[in-house]
Amino acid sequence: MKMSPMIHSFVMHFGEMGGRWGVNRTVGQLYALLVLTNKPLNAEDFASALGISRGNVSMGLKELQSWQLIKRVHIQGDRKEYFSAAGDFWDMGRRVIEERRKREIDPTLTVLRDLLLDEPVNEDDAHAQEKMKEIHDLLEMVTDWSEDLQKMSPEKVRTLMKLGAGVGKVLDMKDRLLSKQTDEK
Amino acid sequence: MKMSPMIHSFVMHFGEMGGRWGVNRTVGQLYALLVLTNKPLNAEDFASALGISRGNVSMGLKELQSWQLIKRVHIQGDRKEYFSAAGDFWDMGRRVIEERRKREIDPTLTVLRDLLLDEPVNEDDAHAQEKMKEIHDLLEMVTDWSEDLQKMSPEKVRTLMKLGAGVGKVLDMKDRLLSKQTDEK
DNA sequence: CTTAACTTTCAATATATTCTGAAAACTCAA
DNA sequence: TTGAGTTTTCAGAATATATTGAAAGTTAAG
Repeated sequence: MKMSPMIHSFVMHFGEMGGRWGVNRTVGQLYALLVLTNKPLNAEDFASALGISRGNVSMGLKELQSWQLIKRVHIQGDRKEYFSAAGDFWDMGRRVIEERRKREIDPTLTVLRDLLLDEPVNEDDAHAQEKMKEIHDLLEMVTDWSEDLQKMSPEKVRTLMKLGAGVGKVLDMKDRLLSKQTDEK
Repeated sequence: MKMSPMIHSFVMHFGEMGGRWGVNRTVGQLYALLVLTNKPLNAEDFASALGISRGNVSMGLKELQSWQLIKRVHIQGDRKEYFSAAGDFWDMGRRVIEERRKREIDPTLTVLRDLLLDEPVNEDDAHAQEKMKEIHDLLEMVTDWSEDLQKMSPEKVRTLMKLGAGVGKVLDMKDRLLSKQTDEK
Protein backbone atom coordinates (compact mmCIF):
# COMPACT_ATOMS: atom_id res chain seq x y z
CA MET A 1 0.00 0.00 0.00
CA LYS A 2 1.21 3.45 -0.86
CA MET A 3 0.15 6.66 0.85
CA SER A 4 -0.76 9.79 -1.13
CA PRO A 5 1.57 12.75 -0.45
CA MET A 6 -1.11 14.45 1.64
CA ILE A 7 -1.72 11.43 3.82
CA HIS A 8 1.99 10.75 4.01
CA SER A 9 2.66 14.26 5.36
CA PHE A 10 0.13 14.00 8.12
CA VAL A 11 1.03 10.45 9.10
CA MET A 12 4.71 11.36 9.42
CA HIS A 13 3.91 14.45 11.43
CA PHE A 14 1.58 12.59 13.75
CA GLY A 15 4.28 10.00 14.29
CA GLU A 16 6.71 12.66 15.41
CA MET A 17 4.09 14.11 17.75
CA GLY A 18 3.39 10.65 19.13
CA GLY A 19 6.60 10.87 21.12
CA ARG A 20 5.37 13.99 22.87
CA TRP A 21 1.99 12.45 23.58
CA GLY A 22 3.36 9.48 25.44
CA VAL A 23 3.39 6.90 22.66
CA ASN A 24 6.18 6.06 20.24
CA ARG A 25 6.45 7.16 16.65
CA THR A 26 5.10 3.95 15.19
CA VAL A 27 1.98 4.04 17.34
CA GLY A 28 1.31 7.61 16.24
CA GLN A 29 1.76 6.73 12.59
CA LEU A 30 -0.47 3.68 12.80
CA TYR A 31 -3.27 5.65 14.36
CA ALA A 32 -3.01 8.57 11.95
CA LEU A 33 -3.03 6.29 8.93
CA LEU A 34 -6.02 4.37 10.20
CA VAL A 35 -8.01 7.48 10.96
CA LEU A 36 -7.42 9.07 7.58
CA THR A 37 -8.19 5.89 5.69
CA ASN A 38 -11.74 5.14 4.70
CA LYS A 39 -11.52 1.37 5.11
CA PRO A 40 -10.16 -1.13 7.63
CA LEU A 41 -6.48 -2.05 7.26
CA ASN A 42 -4.54 -5.22 8.01
CA ALA A 43 -1.09 -5.63 9.45
CA GLU A 44 0.50 -6.02 6.04
CA ASP A 45 -1.10 -2.76 4.83
CA PHE A 46 0.41 -0.90 7.79
CA ALA A 47 3.83 -2.46 7.37
CA SER A 48 4.07 -1.67 3.66
CA ALA A 49 2.57 1.82 3.87
CA LEU A 50 4.83 2.84 6.75
CA GLY A 51 7.88 0.84 5.73
CA ILE A 52 8.27 -0.84 9.11
CA SER A 53 8.59 -4.43 10.25
CA ARG A 54 5.70 -6.74 10.77
CA GLY A 55 6.64 -7.21 14.43
CA ASN A 56 6.63 -3.51 15.06
CA VAL A 57 3.13 -3.24 13.60
CA SER A 58 1.95 -5.98 15.92
CA MET A 59 3.33 -4.20 19.00
CA GLY A 60 1.89 -0.88 17.95
CA LEU A 61 -1.57 -2.24 17.27
CA LYS A 62 -1.48 -3.96 20.63
CA GLU A 63 -0.79 -0.68 22.34
CA LEU A 64 -3.51 1.15 20.41
CA GLN A 65 -5.94 -1.52 21.51
CA SER A 66 -4.89 -1.06 25.12
CA TRP A 67 -5.76 2.62 24.70
CA GLN A 68 -9.07 1.49 23.18
CA LEU A 69 -8.43 3.70 20.18
CA ILE A 70 -8.85 1.01 17.52
CA LYS A 71 -11.00 -2.08 17.15
CA ARG A 72 -10.62 -5.37 15.32
CA VAL A 73 -12.77 -5.92 12.27
CA HIS A 74 -13.29 -9.17 10.43
CA ILE A 75 -13.74 -9.23 6.73
CA GLN A 76 -15.69 -11.99 4.96
CA GLY A 77 -13.52 -14.61 3.33
CA ASP A 78 -10.24 -13.11 4.57
CA ARG A 79 -8.27 -14.68 7.34
CA LYS A 80 -6.31 -11.55 8.13
CA GLU A 81 -7.27 -9.31 11.01
CA TYR A 82 -8.36 -5.84 10.03
CA PHE A 83 -8.52 -2.74 12.19
CA SER A 84 -10.44 0.48 12.15
CA ALA A 85 -10.59 3.52 14.40
CA ALA A 86 -12.83 3.20 17.46
CA GLY A 87 -15.02 6.24 18.00
CA ASP A 88 -14.46 9.81 16.91
CA PHE A 89 -11.87 12.35 17.95
CA TRP A 90 -13.91 13.34 20.89
CA ASP A 91 -13.51 9.82 22.20
CA MET A 92 -9.85 9.90 21.38
CA GLY A 93 -9.41 13.07 23.41
CA ARG A 94 -11.20 11.55 26.37
CA ARG A 95 -9.14 8.38 26.24
CA VAL A 96 -5.89 10.30 26.01
CA ILE A 97 -6.80 12.56 28.92
CA GLU A 98 -7.90 9.66 31.07
CA GLU A 99 -4.87 7.56 30.26
CA ARG A 100 -2.49 10.41 30.90
CA ARG A 101 -4.16 11.15 34.20
CA LYS A 102 -3.59 7.57 35.21
CA ARG A 103 0.06 7.72 34.24
CA GLU A 104 0.97 11.26 35.18
CA ILE A 105 -1.13 12.22 38.17
CA ASP A 106 -2.47 9.18 39.99
CA PRO A 107 0.93 7.77 41.00
CA THR A 108 1.94 11.12 42.46
CA LEU A 109 -1.29 11.41 44.42
CA THR A 110 -0.62 8.00 45.93
CA VAL A 111 2.92 8.93 46.96
CA LEU A 112 1.73 12.23 48.40
CA ARG A 113 -1.01 10.62 50.44
CA ASP A 114 1.53 8.25 51.96
CA LEU A 115 4.07 10.94 52.76
CA LEU A 116 1.42 13.18 54.30
CA LEU A 117 0.73 10.47 56.87
CA ASP A 118 4.36 10.39 58.00
CA GLU A 119 5.55 12.39 60.99
CA PRO A 120 7.90 15.22 60.01
CA VAL A 121 11.22 14.81 61.85
CA ASN A 122 12.09 18.52 61.91
CA GLU A 123 11.06 21.98 60.71
CA ASP A 124 12.32 21.47 57.18
CA ASP A 125 10.25 18.34 56.90
CA ALA A 126 7.24 20.17 58.27
CA HIS A 127 7.65 22.83 55.62
CA ALA A 128 8.07 20.21 52.91
CA GLN A 129 4.90 18.53 54.11
CA GLU A 130 2.94 21.76 53.84
CA LYS A 131 4.04 22.12 50.24
CA MET A 132 3.14 18.52 49.56
CA LYS A 133 -0.31 19.19 50.94
CA GLU A 134 -0.72 22.06 48.48
CA ILE A 135 0.34 19.88 45.56
CA HIS A 136 -1.89 17.10 46.74
CA ASP A 137 -4.95 19.33 46.97
CA LEU A 138 -4.35 20.84 43.56
CA LEU A 139 -3.86 17.48 41.89
CA GLU A 140 -6.89 16.07 43.61
CA MET A 141 -9.03 18.95 42.42
CA VAL A 142 -7.84 18.52 38.84
CA THR A 143 -8.47 14.78 39.03
CA ASP A 144 -11.99 15.20 40.34
CA TRP A 145 -12.73 17.81 37.73
CA SER A 146 -11.41 15.67 34.93
CA GLU A 147 -13.66 12.83 36.12
CA ASP A 148 -16.61 15.19 36.07
CA LEU A 149 -15.82 16.27 32.54
CA GLN A 150 -15.59 12.65 31.42
CA LYS A 151 -19.12 12.12 32.69
CA MET A 152 -20.55 15.13 30.86
CA SER A 153 -22.01 14.66 27.39
CA PRO A 154 -19.85 15.85 24.48
CA GLU A 155 -22.40 18.55 23.67
CA LYS A 156 -22.26 19.94 27.19
CA VAL A 157 -18.47 19.97 27.11
CA ARG A 158 -18.57 21.60 23.71
CA THR A 159 -20.92 24.32 24.95
CA LEU A 160 -18.73 24.84 27.97
CA MET A 161 -15.58 25.16 25.89
CA LYS A 162 -17.17 27.44 23.33
CA LEU A 163 -18.30 29.65 26.17
CA GLY A 164 -14.68 29.95 27.19
CA ALA A 165 -13.89 32.74 29.61
CA GLY A 166 -17.55 33.68 29.33
CA VAL A 167 -18.27 30.97 31.85
CA GLY A 168 -17.00 33.35 34.52
CA LYS A 169 -19.67 35.83 33.58
CA VAL A 170 -22.32 33.14 33.68
CA LEU A 171 -21.26 32.19 37.19
CA ASP A 172 -21.54 35.84 38.27
CA MET A 173 -24.89 36.12 36.57
CA LYS A 174 -26.14 33.04 38.31
CA ASP A 175 -25.27 34.59 41.68
CA ARG A 176 -26.94 37.89 40.78
CA LEU A 177 -30.09 36.30 39.45
CA LEU A 178 -30.35 33.96 42.40
CA SER A 179 -29.91 36.68 45.00
CA LYS A 180 -32.51 38.80 43.20
CA GLN A 181 -34.96 35.94 43.35
CA THR A 182 -34.24 35.57 47.03
CA ASP A 183 -34.78 39.30 47.61
CA GLU A 184 -38.15 39.13 45.98
CA LYS A 185 -39.40 36.49 48.37
CA MET B 1 23.57 18.76 51.36
CA LYS B 2 21.61 15.74 52.47
CA MET B 3 17.88 15.23 52.03
CA SER B 4 15.65 13.90 54.80
CA PRO B 5 14.02 10.55 53.98
CA MET B 6 10.66 12.24 53.40
CA ILE B 7 12.06 14.78 50.99
CA HIS B 8 14.19 12.14 49.35
CA SER B 9 11.15 9.99 48.61
CA PHE B 10 9.23 12.75 46.97
CA VAL B 11 12.15 14.11 44.99
CA MET B 12 12.95 10.69 43.57
CA HIS B 13 9.32 10.07 42.70
CA PHE B 14 8.93 13.43 41.04
CA GLY B 15 12.06 12.73 39.03
CA GLU B 16 10.56 9.54 37.69
CA MET B 17 7.35 11.35 36.83
CA GLY B 18 9.33 14.05 35.08
CA GLY B 19 9.88 11.69 32.19
CA ARG B 20 6.14 11.36 31.69
CA TRP B 21 5.62 15.10 31.91
CA GLY B 22 7.98 15.94 29.10
CA VAL B 23 11.11 16.78 31.06
CA ASN B 24 13.93 14.47 32.07
CA ARG B 25 14.48 12.94 35.48
CA THR B 26 17.04 15.49 36.59
CA VAL B 27 14.78 18.41 35.80
CA GLY B 28 11.98 16.83 37.81
CA GLN B 29 14.24 16.21 40.78
CA LEU B 30 15.65 19.72 40.73
CA TYR B 31 12.22 21.25 40.73
CA ALA B 32 10.83 18.99 43.44
CA LEU B 33 13.79 19.64 45.71
CA LEU B 34 13.56 23.36 45.24
CA VAL B 35 9.85 23.46 45.91
CA LEU B 36 10.06 21.45 49.11
CA THR B 37 13.01 23.44 50.44
CA ASN B 38 12.37 26.55 52.43
CA LYS B 39 15.38 28.48 51.18
CA PRO B 40 17.11 29.21 47.88
CA LEU B 41 19.66 26.62 46.71
CA ASN B 42 22.83 26.90 44.65
CA ALA B 43 24.17 24.57 42.00
CA GLU B 44 26.46 22.81 44.45
CA ASP B 45 23.53 22.11 46.80
CA PHE B 46 21.61 20.47 43.99
CA ALA B 47 24.57 18.41 42.79
CA SER B 48 25.39 17.07 46.24
CA ALA B 49 21.81 16.44 47.32
CA LEU B 50 20.91 14.62 44.13
CA GLY B 51 24.30 13.01 43.50
CA ILE B 52 24.59 14.27 39.94
CA SER B 53 27.25 16.17 38.02
CA ARG B 54 27.64 19.89 38.11
CA GLY B 55 27.09 20.13 34.35
CA ASN B 56 23.85 18.25 34.55
CA VAL B 57 22.60 20.65 37.22
CA SER B 58 23.42 23.56 34.96
CA MET B 59 21.48 22.10 32.04
CA GLY B 60 18.51 21.25 34.22
CA LEU B 61 18.32 24.69 35.81
CA LYS B 62 18.51 26.22 32.36
CA GLU B 63 15.52 24.21 31.25
CA LEU B 64 13.54 25.07 34.38
CA GLN B 65 14.21 28.72 33.67
CA SER B 66 12.96 28.31 30.12
CA TRP B 67 9.74 26.96 31.61
CA GLN B 68 9.75 29.98 33.94
CA LEU B 69 9.34 27.66 36.91
CA ILE B 70 12.33 28.94 38.89
CA LYS B 71 14.02 32.27 39.35
CA ARG B 72 17.55 33.39 40.16
CA VAL B 73 18.15 34.84 43.59
CA HIS B 74 21.25 36.69 44.75
CA ILE B 75 22.45 36.35 48.27
CA GLN B 76 24.48 39.07 49.98
CA GLY B 77 28.18 38.38 50.09
CA ASP B 78 27.99 35.18 48.10
CA ARG B 79 29.11 34.92 44.53
CA LYS B 80 27.14 31.79 43.82
CA GLU B 81 23.84 31.94 42.01
CA TYR B 82 20.87 30.77 44.05
CA PHE B 83 17.50 29.63 42.81
CA SER B 84 14.02 29.47 44.22
CA ALA B 85 10.64 28.39 42.88
CA ALA B 86 8.77 31.02 40.86
CA GLY B 87 5.14 31.30 41.85
CA ASP B 88 2.88 28.71 43.42
CA PHE B 89 1.58 25.44 42.06
CA TRP B 90 -1.22 27.18 40.36
CA ASP B 91 1.37 29.02 38.30
CA MET B 92 3.22 25.81 37.73
CA GLY B 93 0.08 24.14 36.40
CA ARG B 94 -0.55 27.02 34.03
CA ARG B 95 3.00 27.02 32.74
CA VAL B 96 2.98 23.30 32.17
CA ILE B 97 -0.33 23.41 30.34
CA GLU B 98 0.75 26.32 28.18
CA GLU B 99 4.12 24.81 27.37
CA ARG B 100 2.62 21.47 26.53
CA ARG B 101 0.07 23.09 24.29
CA LYS B 102 2.88 24.79 22.41
CA ARG B 103 4.75 21.53 21.99
CA GLU B 104 1.95 19.05 21.55
CA ILE B 105 -0.88 20.87 19.79
CA ASP B 106 0.34 23.98 17.99
CA PRO B 107 2.66 22.17 15.56
CA THR B 108 -0.16 19.85 14.54
CA LEU B 109 -2.54 22.74 14.01
CA THR B 110 0.00 24.35 11.69
CA VAL B 111 0.45 21.19 9.65
CA LEU B 112 -3.30 20.67 9.44
CA ARG B 113 -3.94 24.21 8.27
CA ASP B 114 -1.41 23.72 5.48
CA LEU B 115 -2.77 20.40 4.36
CA LEU B 116 -6.34 21.66 4.37
CA LEU B 117 -5.35 24.23 1.76
CA ASP B 118 -4.05 21.56 -0.62
CA GLU B 119 -6.24 20.13 -3.36
CA PRO B 120 -7.17 16.48 -2.78
CA VAL B 121 -6.01 14.38 -5.74
CA ASN B 122 -8.68 11.66 -5.38
CA GLU B 123 -11.54 10.43 -3.23
CA ASP B 124 -9.28 8.92 -0.59
CA ASP B 125 -7.55 12.25 -0.19
CA ALA B 126 -10.89 14.00 0.04
CA HIS B 127 -11.93 11.67 2.84
CA ALA B 128 -8.62 12.16 4.60
CA GLN B 129 -9.09 15.89 4.36
CA GLU B 130 -12.52 15.70 5.98
CA LYS B 131 -11.02 13.85 8.90
CA MET B 132 -8.23 16.39 9.14
CA LYS B 133 -10.82 19.12 9.29
CA GLU B 134 -12.47 17.39 12.24
CA ILE B 135 -9.17 17.07 14.05
CA HIS B 136 -8.32 20.65 13.27
CA ASP B 137 -11.60 21.99 14.62
CA LEU B 138 -11.32 19.98 17.80
CA LEU B 139 -7.74 21.04 18.47
CA GLU B 140 -8.58 24.63 17.73
CA MET B 141 -11.45 24.58 20.17
CA VAL B 142 -9.27 23.09 22.89
CA THR B 143 -6.56 25.65 22.19
CA ASP B 144 -8.96 28.58 22.38
CA TRP B 145 -10.48 27.25 25.54
CA SER B 146 -7.11 26.74 27.15
CA GLU B 147 -6.23 30.35 26.32
CA ASP B 148 -9.45 31.48 27.92
CA LEU B 149 -8.71 29.53 31.06
CA GLN B 150 -5.24 31.06 31.25
CA LYS B 151 -6.84 34.47 31.28
CA MET B 152 -9.25 33.67 34.08
CA SER B 153 -8.27 34.38 37.67
CA PRO B 154 -7.25 31.40 39.77
CA GLU B 155 -10.30 31.88 41.99
CA LYS B 156 -12.64 31.71 39.02
CA VAL B 157 -10.95 28.60 37.72
CA ARG B 158 -11.10 27.09 41.18
CA THR B 159 -14.82 27.81 41.46
CA LEU B 160 -15.36 26.35 38.03
CA MET B 161 -13.46 23.19 38.84
CA LYS B 162 -15.13 22.74 42.22
CA LEU B 163 -18.47 23.08 40.49
CA GLY B 164 -17.47 20.18 38.28
CA ALA B 165 -20.28 18.54 36.38
CA GLY B 166 -22.58 20.98 38.14
CA VAL B 167 -21.55 23.56 35.59
CA GLY B 168 -23.96 21.86 33.21
CA LYS B 169 -26.81 22.62 35.59
CA VAL B 170 -25.75 26.23 35.90
CA LEU B 171 -25.77 26.62 32.13
CA ASP B 172 -29.29 25.22 31.99
CA MET B 173 -30.37 27.50 34.83
CA LYS B 174 -28.95 30.51 33.04
CA ASP B 175 -31.05 29.72 30.00
CA ARG B 176 -34.19 29.28 32.12
CA LEU B 177 -33.69 32.45 34.12
CA LEU B 178 -32.89 34.50 31.03
CA SER B 179 -35.89 33.30 29.07
CA LYS B 180 -38.09 34.07 32.10
CA GLN B 181 -36.71 37.59 32.26
CA THR B 182 -37.42 38.00 28.56
CA ASP B 183 -40.97 36.72 28.99
CA GLU B 184 -41.62 39.30 31.67
CA LYS B 185 -40.72 42.17 29.38
C1' DC C 1 44.67 43.74 34.67
C1' DT C 2 44.84 39.33 37.07
C1' DT C 3 43.09 35.79 39.37
C1' DA C 4 40.04 32.85 41.71
C1' DA C 5 35.29 31.49 42.02
C1' DC C 6 31.80 30.09 39.67
C1' DT C 7 28.87 28.72 35.38
C1' DT C 8 28.17 26.93 30.87
C1' DT C 9 29.22 24.16 27.00
C1' DC C 10 29.89 20.08 24.50
C1' DA C 11 32.28 15.77 22.95
C1' DA C 12 32.47 11.39 24.76
C1' DT C 13 30.09 7.90 27.37
C1' DA C 14 26.32 5.65 29.53
C1' DT C 15 21.61 4.54 29.63
C1' DA C 16 17.05 3.87 27.80
C1' DT C 17 13.95 3.18 24.13
C1' DT C 18 12.52 1.53 19.78
C1' DC C 19 12.74 -1.56 15.87
C1' DT C 20 13.86 -5.69 13.34
C1' DG C 21 13.43 -10.29 11.95
C1' DA C 22 13.46 -14.97 12.83
C1' DA C 23 11.27 -18.32 15.64
C1' DA C 24 7.31 -19.75 18.30
C1' DA C 25 2.47 -19.74 18.75
C1' DC C 26 -1.92 -19.57 17.08
C1' DT C 27 -6.03 -20.51 13.91
C1' DC C 28 -8.78 -22.58 10.78
C1' DA C 29 -9.79 -25.22 6.48
C1' DA C 30 -9.30 -29.54 4.61
C1' DT D 1 -4.36 -34.05 12.52
C1' DT D 2 -1.86 -31.52 9.36
C1' DG D 3 -0.03 -27.49 7.42
C1' DA D 4 -0.43 -22.99 5.22
C1' DG D 5 -1.48 -18.45 6.50
C1' DT D 6 -1.26 -15.31 9.96
C1' DT D 7 -0.07 -13.04 14.47
C1' DT D 8 2.83 -12.56 18.51
C1' DT D 9 7.01 -12.63 21.01
C1' DC D 10 11.51 -11.37 22.22
C1' DA D 11 16.76 -11.25 21.92
C1' DG D 12 19.84 -8.52 19.66
C1' DA D 13 20.81 -4.33 16.80
C1' DA D 14 19.93 0.37 15.91
C1' DT D 15 18.65 4.70 17.42
C1' DA D 16 17.71 8.33 20.59
C1' DT D 17 18.24 10.57 25.00
C1' DA D 18 20.56 11.74 29.28
C1' DT D 19 24.77 12.38 31.93
C1' DT D 20 29.48 13.23 32.90
C1' DG D 21 33.57 15.84 33.33
C1' DA D 22 37.07 18.55 31.50
C1' DA D 23 37.79 22.74 29.04
C1' DA D 24 36.18 27.25 27.82
C1' DG D 25 33.64 31.15 29.26
C1' DT D 26 32.11 34.62 32.57
C1' DT D 27 32.20 37.62 36.50
C1' DA D 28 33.69 40.44 40.18
C1' DA D 29 36.99 41.34 43.91
C1' DG D 30 41.56 42.76 44.69
